[in-house]
Amino acid sequence: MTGIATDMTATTDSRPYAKALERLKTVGLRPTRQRLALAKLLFDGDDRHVSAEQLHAEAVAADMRVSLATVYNTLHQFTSVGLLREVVVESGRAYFDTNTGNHHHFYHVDEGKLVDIDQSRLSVATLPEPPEGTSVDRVDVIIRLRNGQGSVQS
Amino acid sequence: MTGIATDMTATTDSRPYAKALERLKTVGLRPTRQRLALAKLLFDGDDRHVSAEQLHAEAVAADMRVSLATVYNTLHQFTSVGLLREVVVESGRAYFDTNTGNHHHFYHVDEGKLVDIDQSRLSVATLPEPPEGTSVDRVDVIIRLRNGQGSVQS
DNA sequence: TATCCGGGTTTGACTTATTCCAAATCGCCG
DNA sequence: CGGCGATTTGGAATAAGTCAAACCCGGATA
Repeated sequence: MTGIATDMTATTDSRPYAKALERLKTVGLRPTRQRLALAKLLFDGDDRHVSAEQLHAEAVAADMRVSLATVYNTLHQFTSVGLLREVVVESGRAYFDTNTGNHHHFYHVDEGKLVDIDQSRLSVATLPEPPEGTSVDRVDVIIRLRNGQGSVQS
Repeated sequence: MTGIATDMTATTDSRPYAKALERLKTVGLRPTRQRLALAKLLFDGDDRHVSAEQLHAEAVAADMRVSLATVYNTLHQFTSVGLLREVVVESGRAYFDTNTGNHHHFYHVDEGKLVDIDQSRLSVATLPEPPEGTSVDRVDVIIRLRNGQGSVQS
Protein backbone atom coordinates (compact mmCIF):
# COMPACT_ATOMS: atom_id res chain seq x y z
CA MET A 1 0.00 0.00 0.00
CA THR A 2 2.49 2.60 -1.06
CA GLY A 3 0.46 4.13 -3.87
CA ILE A 4 -0.41 7.79 -4.08
CA ALA A 5 -3.22 7.54 -6.62
CA THR A 6 -6.51 9.14 -5.76
CA ASP A 7 -8.81 7.01 -7.88
CA MET A 8 -10.90 4.68 -5.76
CA THR A 9 -12.50 2.21 -8.10
CA ALA A 10 -9.85 0.80 -10.39
CA THR A 11 -8.85 -2.80 -10.01
CA THR A 12 -5.36 -2.77 -11.39
CA ASP A 13 -4.24 0.61 -10.14
CA SER A 14 -1.88 1.30 -7.33
CA ARG A 15 -4.46 0.69 -4.62
CA PRO A 16 -5.73 -2.74 -5.51
CA TYR A 17 -7.66 -3.18 -2.27
CA ALA A 18 -9.57 0.09 -2.27
CA LYS A 19 -12.75 -1.43 -3.63
CA ALA A 20 -12.61 -4.44 -1.35
CA LEU A 21 -11.98 -2.19 1.64
CA GLU A 22 -14.92 -0.01 0.74
CA ARG A 23 -17.17 -3.02 0.42
CA LEU A 24 -16.23 -4.40 3.81
CA LYS A 25 -16.70 -1.05 5.49
CA THR A 26 -20.19 -0.57 4.16
CA VAL A 27 -21.37 -3.95 5.49
CA GLY A 28 -19.61 -3.44 8.81
CA LEU A 29 -17.08 -6.26 8.67
CA ARG A 30 -13.62 -5.58 10.02
CA PRO A 31 -11.27 -5.36 7.05
CA THR A 32 -8.70 -7.98 7.92
CA ARG A 33 -5.96 -9.09 5.58
CA GLN A 34 -7.80 -12.34 4.82
CA ARG A 35 -11.16 -10.76 4.18
CA LEU A 36 -9.64 -8.15 1.92
CA ALA A 37 -7.84 -10.80 -0.08
CA LEU A 38 -10.93 -12.96 -0.48
CA ALA A 39 -13.15 -9.99 -1.31
CA LYS A 40 -10.72 -9.02 -4.04
CA LEU A 41 -10.80 -12.51 -5.53
CA LEU A 42 -14.57 -12.67 -5.34
CA PHE A 43 -15.66 -9.25 -6.48
CA ASP A 44 -13.01 -7.98 -8.86
CA GLY A 45 -14.33 -9.05 -12.20
CA ASP A 46 -17.58 -10.55 -13.36
CA ASP A 47 -20.17 -12.39 -11.34
CA ARG A 48 -19.18 -15.91 -10.49
CA HIS A 49 -20.14 -19.16 -8.78
CA VAL A 50 -17.40 -20.40 -6.54
CA SER A 51 -16.95 -23.20 -4.03
CA ALA A 52 -14.99 -22.83 -0.82
CA GLU A 53 -12.27 -25.19 -1.98
CA GLN A 54 -11.94 -23.43 -5.32
CA LEU A 55 -11.59 -20.05 -3.66
CA HIS A 56 -9.04 -21.40 -1.22
CA ALA A 57 -7.02 -22.83 -4.09
CA GLU A 58 -7.10 -19.46 -5.84
CA ALA A 59 -5.98 -17.67 -2.73
CA VAL A 60 -3.09 -20.04 -2.20
CA ALA A 61 -2.11 -19.73 -5.85
CA ALA A 62 -2.04 -15.95 -5.44
CA ASP A 63 0.24 -16.25 -2.42
CA MET A 64 -2.36 -15.11 0.04
CA ARG A 65 -1.99 -16.90 3.35
CA VAL A 66 -5.53 -18.01 4.29
CA SER A 67 -6.69 -21.23 5.88
CA LEU A 68 -9.55 -23.25 4.48
CA ALA A 69 -11.49 -22.75 7.71
CA THR A 70 -11.26 -19.00 7.25
CA VAL A 71 -12.47 -19.29 3.69
CA TYR A 72 -15.56 -21.12 4.97
CA ASN A 73 -16.08 -18.59 7.74
CA THR A 74 -15.65 -15.66 5.40
CA LEU A 75 -17.97 -17.02 2.75
CA HIS A 76 -20.69 -17.52 5.35
CA GLN A 77 -20.14 -14.07 6.82
CA PHE A 78 -20.31 -12.48 3.39
CA THR A 79 -23.49 -14.44 2.80
CA SER A 80 -25.15 -13.30 6.00
CA VAL A 81 -24.48 -9.63 5.24
CA GLY A 82 -25.82 -10.04 1.74
CA LEU A 83 -22.60 -9.84 -0.24
CA LEU A 84 -23.03 -13.41 -1.45
CA ARG A 85 -25.73 -15.96 -1.91
CA GLU A 86 -25.27 -19.62 -1.06
CA VAL A 87 -26.60 -22.29 -3.40
CA VAL A 88 -26.61 -25.89 -2.22
CA VAL A 89 -26.82 -28.18 -5.21
CA GLU A 90 -25.92 -31.58 -3.77
CA SER A 91 -25.32 -32.90 -0.31
CA GLY A 92 -21.58 -32.33 -0.39
CA ARG A 93 -21.49 -29.41 -2.76
CA ALA A 94 -22.22 -25.75 -2.15
CA TYR A 95 -21.56 -22.76 -4.37
CA PHE A 96 -21.44 -19.10 -3.47
CA ASP A 97 -22.88 -16.72 -6.01
CA THR A 98 -21.62 -13.15 -6.26
CA ASN A 99 -24.85 -12.21 -7.98
CA THR A 100 -27.19 -11.49 -5.09
CA GLY A 101 -30.02 -10.18 -7.20
CA ASN A 102 -33.36 -11.87 -7.64
CA HIS A 103 -32.67 -14.90 -9.79
CA HIS A 104 -32.60 -18.69 -9.75
CA HIS A 105 -30.39 -21.44 -11.19
CA PHE A 106 -29.89 -24.19 -13.66
CA TYR A 107 -27.72 -26.93 -12.23
CA HIS A 108 -26.06 -29.20 -14.74
CA VAL A 109 -25.90 -32.49 -12.85
CA ASP A 110 -23.53 -34.27 -15.25
CA GLU A 111 -20.94 -31.50 -15.12
CA GLY A 112 -21.55 -29.99 -11.72
CA LYS A 113 -22.01 -26.54 -13.24
CA LEU A 114 -24.32 -23.80 -12.08
CA VAL A 115 -25.85 -21.20 -14.42
CA ASP A 116 -27.93 -18.16 -13.55
CA ILE A 117 -31.45 -17.82 -14.84
CA ASP A 118 -32.46 -14.27 -15.44
CA GLN A 119 -35.36 -13.27 -13.22
CA SER A 120 -37.43 -12.32 -16.21
CA ARG A 121 -37.35 -15.91 -17.40
CA LEU A 122 -38.58 -17.62 -14.25
CA SER A 123 -40.99 -16.58 -11.58
CA VAL A 124 -42.81 -18.39 -8.85
CA ALA A 125 -46.50 -17.88 -9.38
CA THR A 126 -48.45 -18.49 -6.22
CA LEU A 127 -46.50 -18.35 -3.00
CA PRO A 128 -48.10 -20.10 -0.04
CA GLU A 129 -48.34 -18.32 3.28
CA PRO A 130 -45.52 -19.21 5.66
CA PRO A 131 -46.78 -21.14 8.70
CA GLU A 132 -47.79 -19.20 11.81
CA GLY A 133 -44.81 -17.73 13.64
CA THR A 134 -42.39 -18.01 10.74
CA SER A 135 -41.26 -15.79 7.93
CA VAL A 136 -39.69 -16.46 4.58
CA ASP A 137 -35.93 -16.17 4.56
CA ARG A 138 -35.37 -17.08 0.96
CA VAL A 139 -36.92 -18.95 -1.95
CA ASP A 140 -34.60 -21.18 -3.94
CA VAL A 141 -35.49 -22.65 -7.29
CA ILE A 142 -33.05 -25.07 -8.88
CA ILE A 143 -33.70 -26.63 -12.25
CA ARG A 144 -31.64 -29.79 -12.54
CA LEU A 145 -30.43 -30.58 -16.05
CA ARG A 146 -29.06 -33.71 -17.68
CA ASN A 147 -27.45 -34.31 -21.02
CA GLY A 148 -29.71 -35.38 -23.86
CA GLN A 149 -33.45 -35.48 -24.31
CA GLY A 150 -35.80 -36.45 -21.55
CA SER A 151 -39.17 -36.03 -20.00
CA VAL A 152 -39.95 -32.91 -18.07
CA GLN A 153 -41.24 -33.35 -14.58
CA SER A 154 -41.77 -30.76 -11.91
CA MET B 1 -42.38 -66.27 6.34
CA THR B 2 -44.49 -69.16 7.51
CA GLY B 3 -47.86 -67.52 7.03
CA ILE B 4 -50.66 -69.00 4.98
CA ALA B 5 -52.75 -65.90 4.60
CA THR B 6 -53.81 -64.87 1.12
CA ASP B 7 -54.22 -61.15 1.64
CA MET B 8 -51.47 -59.19 -0.03
CA THR B 9 -51.69 -55.67 1.28
CA ALA B 10 -51.89 -55.74 5.05
CA THR B 11 -48.99 -54.45 7.07
CA THR B 12 -49.44 -56.30 10.29
CA ASP B 13 -50.61 -59.58 8.91
CA SER B 14 -48.67 -62.79 8.66
CA ARG B 15 -46.74 -61.72 5.57
CA PRO B 16 -45.29 -58.41 6.63
CA TYR B 17 -43.02 -58.13 3.61
CA ALA B 18 -45.57 -58.81 0.90
CA LYS B 19 -46.08 -55.16 0.05
CA ALA B 20 -42.38 -54.35 0.09
CA LEU B 21 -41.64 -57.36 -2.12
CA GLU B 22 -44.26 -56.31 -4.58
CA ARG B 23 -42.87 -52.81 -4.72
CA LEU B 24 -39.33 -53.96 -5.40
CA LYS B 25 -40.48 -56.38 -8.08
CA THR B 26 -42.36 -53.74 -10.00
CA VAL B 27 -39.36 -51.41 -10.16
CA GLY B 28 -36.99 -54.26 -11.05
CA LEU B 29 -34.74 -54.21 -7.99
CA ARG B 30 -33.60 -57.55 -6.60
CA PRO B 31 -35.48 -58.10 -3.35
CA THR B 32 -32.64 -58.61 -0.92
CA ARG B 33 -33.10 -58.88 2.82
CA GLN B 34 -31.79 -55.34 3.32
CA ARG B 35 -33.90 -53.73 0.64
CA LEU B 36 -37.01 -55.46 1.91
CA ALA B 37 -36.34 -54.27 5.43
CA LEU B 38 -35.73 -50.67 4.40
CA ALA B 39 -38.72 -50.63 2.04
CA LYS B 40 -40.89 -51.76 4.89
CA LEU B 41 -39.64 -49.01 7.17
CA LEU B 42 -40.05 -46.40 4.47
CA PHE B 43 -43.36 -47.26 2.92
CA ASP B 44 -45.46 -48.90 5.61
CA GLY B 45 -47.38 -46.00 7.03
CA ASP B 46 -47.77 -42.40 6.05
CA ASP B 47 -45.53 -40.29 3.85
CA ARG B 48 -42.36 -39.18 5.55
CA HIS B 49 -39.13 -37.24 5.24
CA VAL B 50 -36.20 -39.27 6.42
CA SER B 51 -32.43 -38.90 6.48
CA ALA B 52 -30.04 -41.78 5.89
CA GLU B 53 -28.82 -41.74 9.46
CA GLN B 54 -32.34 -41.70 10.85
CA LEU B 55 -33.35 -44.64 8.73
CA HIS B 56 -30.25 -46.55 9.71
CA ALA B 57 -31.00 -45.94 13.37
CA GLU B 58 -34.54 -47.20 12.89
CA ALA B 59 -33.31 -50.31 11.15
CA VAL B 60 -30.83 -51.07 13.89
CA ALA B 61 -33.50 -50.47 16.53
CA ALA B 62 -35.74 -52.95 14.74
CA ASP B 63 -32.98 -55.57 14.75
CA MET B 64 -32.45 -55.46 11.03
CA ARG B 65 -28.79 -55.95 10.19
CA VAL B 66 -27.96 -53.24 7.63
CA SER B 67 -24.85 -51.15 7.26
CA LEU B 68 -24.98 -47.40 6.90
CA ALA B 69 -23.35 -47.67 3.48
CA THR B 70 -26.17 -49.91 2.32
CA VAL B 71 -28.76 -47.49 3.61
CA TYR B 72 -27.15 -44.76 1.49
CA ASN B 73 -26.94 -47.06 -1.53
CA THR B 74 -30.51 -48.18 -1.17
CA LEU B 75 -31.92 -44.70 -0.72
CA HIS B 76 -30.19 -43.58 -3.88
CA GLN B 77 -31.34 -46.63 -5.80
CA PHE B 78 -34.92 -46.10 -4.64
CA THR B 79 -34.59 -42.50 -5.72
CA SER B 80 -33.35 -43.34 -9.18
CA VAL B 81 -36.25 -45.71 -9.83
CA GLY B 82 -38.74 -43.15 -8.61
CA LEU B 83 -39.71 -44.66 -5.29
CA LEU B 84 -38.25 -41.72 -3.40
CA ARG B 85 -37.35 -38.14 -3.97
CA GLU B 86 -34.19 -36.56 -2.59
CA VAL B 87 -34.29 -33.10 -1.08
CA VAL B 88 -30.99 -31.42 -0.25
CA VAL B 89 -31.62 -28.66 2.23
CA GLU B 90 -28.13 -27.82 3.44
CA SER B 91 -24.69 -28.90 2.40
CA GLY B 92 -24.50 -31.72 4.92
CA ARG B 93 -28.14 -32.55 5.13
CA ALA B 94 -30.29 -34.53 2.75
CA TYR B 95 -33.79 -35.88 3.22
CA PHE B 96 -35.59 -38.54 1.27
CA ASP B 97 -39.28 -37.97 0.70
CA THR B 98 -41.64 -40.89 0.23
CA ASN B 99 -44.07 -38.56 -1.46
CA THR B 100 -42.89 -38.56 -5.05
CA GLY B 101 -45.81 -36.53 -6.38
CA ASN B 102 -45.57 -33.04 -7.77
CA HIS B 103 -44.93 -30.80 -4.79
CA HIS B 104 -42.32 -28.57 -3.19
CA HIS B 105 -41.08 -27.83 0.32
CA PHE B 106 -40.88 -25.50 3.24
CA TYR B 107 -37.60 -25.91 5.10
CA HIS B 108 -37.54 -24.63 8.64
CA VAL B 109 -33.93 -23.53 9.04
CA ASP B 110 -34.01 -23.09 12.81
CA GLU B 111 -35.37 -26.57 13.44
CA GLY B 112 -34.10 -28.48 10.42
CA LYS B 113 -37.60 -29.64 9.55
CA LEU B 114 -39.04 -30.20 6.11
CA VAL B 115 -42.74 -29.76 5.30
CA ASP B 116 -44.55 -30.52 2.06
CA ILE B 117 -46.31 -27.78 0.17
CA ASP B 118 -49.33 -29.00 -1.68
CA GLN B 119 -48.95 -28.53 -5.41
CA SER B 120 -52.10 -26.46 -5.53
CA ARG B 121 -50.47 -23.86 -3.32
CA LEU B 122 -47.29 -23.30 -5.28
CA SER B 123 -46.49 -23.42 -8.94
CA VAL B 124 -43.66 -22.18 -11.07
CA ALA B 125 -45.08 -19.76 -13.56
CA THR B 126 -42.72 -19.33 -16.48
CA LEU B 127 -40.19 -22.05 -17.01
CA PRO B 128 -37.18 -21.13 -19.11
CA GLU B 129 -36.07 -23.41 -21.91
CA PRO B 130 -33.28 -25.79 -20.93
CA PRO B 131 -30.03 -25.01 -22.77
CA GLU B 132 -29.33 -26.76 -26.05
CA GLY B 133 -28.51 -30.45 -25.60
CA THR B 134 -29.94 -30.75 -22.12
CA SER B 135 -33.25 -31.70 -20.60
CA VAL B 136 -34.90 -30.97 -17.31
CA ASP B 137 -34.45 -33.72 -14.76
CA ARG B 138 -36.28 -32.05 -11.92
CA VAL B 139 -37.34 -28.67 -10.59
CA ASP B 140 -36.85 -28.09 -6.89
CA VAL B 141 -38.37 -25.21 -5.00
CA ILE B 142 -37.42 -24.77 -1.36
CA ILE B 143 -38.86 -21.99 0.75
CA ARG B 144 -36.54 -21.38 3.68
CA LEU B 145 -38.29 -20.27 6.87
CA ARG B 146 -37.07 -18.65 10.05
CA ASN B 147 -38.76 -18.03 13.37
CA GLY B 148 -40.45 -14.66 13.85
CA GLN B 149 -41.35 -11.86 11.49
CA GLY B 150 -39.14 -10.80 8.67
CA SER B 151 -38.93 -9.41 5.21
CA VAL B 152 -39.78 -11.54 2.24
CA GLN B 153 -37.21 -11.82 -0.46
CA SER B 154 -37.15 -14.11 -3.42
C1' DT C 1 2.98 9.12 17.54
C1' DA C 2 4.22 4.63 20.01
C1' DT C 3 2.21 1.17 23.09
C1' DC C 4 -1.39 -1.45 25.28
C1' DC C 5 -5.57 -3.99 25.66
C1' DG C 6 -9.99 -6.38 24.63
C1' DG C 7 -12.78 -8.47 21.73
C1' DG C 8 -13.21 -9.88 17.07
C1' DT C 9 -10.61 -13.19 13.81
C1' DT C 10 -7.98 -16.84 12.27
C1' DT C 11 -6.39 -21.37 12.50
C1' DG C 12 -5.37 -26.38 13.00
C1' DA C 13 -7.42 -30.24 14.76
C1' DC C 14 -11.55 -32.68 15.29
C1' DT C 15 -16.35 -34.18 14.21
C1' DT C 16 -20.13 -35.09 11.07
C1' DA C 17 -22.60 -36.39 6.82
C1' DT C 18 -21.80 -38.49 2.70
C1' DT C 19 -19.36 -40.88 -0.93
C1' DC C 20 -16.01 -44.19 -2.76
C1' DC C 21 -13.77 -48.62 -3.12
C1' DA C 22 -12.22 -53.27 -3.08
C1' DA C 23 -13.20 -57.55 -0.93
C1' DA C 24 -16.58 -60.71 0.92
C1' DT C 25 -21.22 -62.30 0.45
C1' DC C 26 -25.62 -63.31 -1.45
C1' DG C 27 -29.52 -64.28 -4.81
C1' DC C 28 -30.83 -66.40 -8.78
C1' DC C 29 -30.36 -69.45 -12.67
C1' DG C 30 -29.43 -73.70 -14.39
C1' DC D 1 -25.41 -77.78 -5.67
C1' DG D 2 -22.22 -74.51 -8.47
C1' DG D 3 -21.12 -70.30 -10.59
C1' DC D 4 -21.54 -65.56 -11.76
C1' DG D 5 -22.73 -61.15 -11.35
C1' DA D 6 -25.28 -58.09 -8.32
C1' DT D 7 -25.21 -56.55 -3.60
C1' DT D 8 -23.39 -55.56 0.86
C1' DT D 9 -19.94 -53.93 3.83
C1' DG D 10 -16.07 -51.82 6.56
C1' DG D 11 -12.86 -48.65 6.02
C1' DA D 12 -10.76 -44.78 3.68
C1' DA D 13 -11.65 -40.39 1.43
C1' DT D 14 -14.08 -35.92 0.85
C1' DA D 15 -16.68 -31.59 1.85
C1' DA D 16 -18.23 -29.03 5.38
C1' DG D 17 -18.96 -27.42 10.22
C1' DT D 18 -17.26 -26.80 15.10
C1' DC D 19 -14.16 -25.42 18.79
C1' DA D 20 -10.68 -23.68 21.75
C1' DA D 21 -6.43 -21.37 21.63
C1' DA D 22 -3.35 -18.11 19.36
C1' DC D 23 -3.39 -13.92 16.92
C1' DC D 24 -4.47 -9.42 15.12
C1' DC D 25 -7.11 -4.85 14.47
C1' DG D 26 -8.25 -0.53 16.12
C1' DG D 27 -9.44 2.58 19.73
C1' DA D 28 -7.71 4.35 24.15
C1' DT D 29 -3.83 5.99 26.57
C1' DA D 30 0.03 8.93 27.54
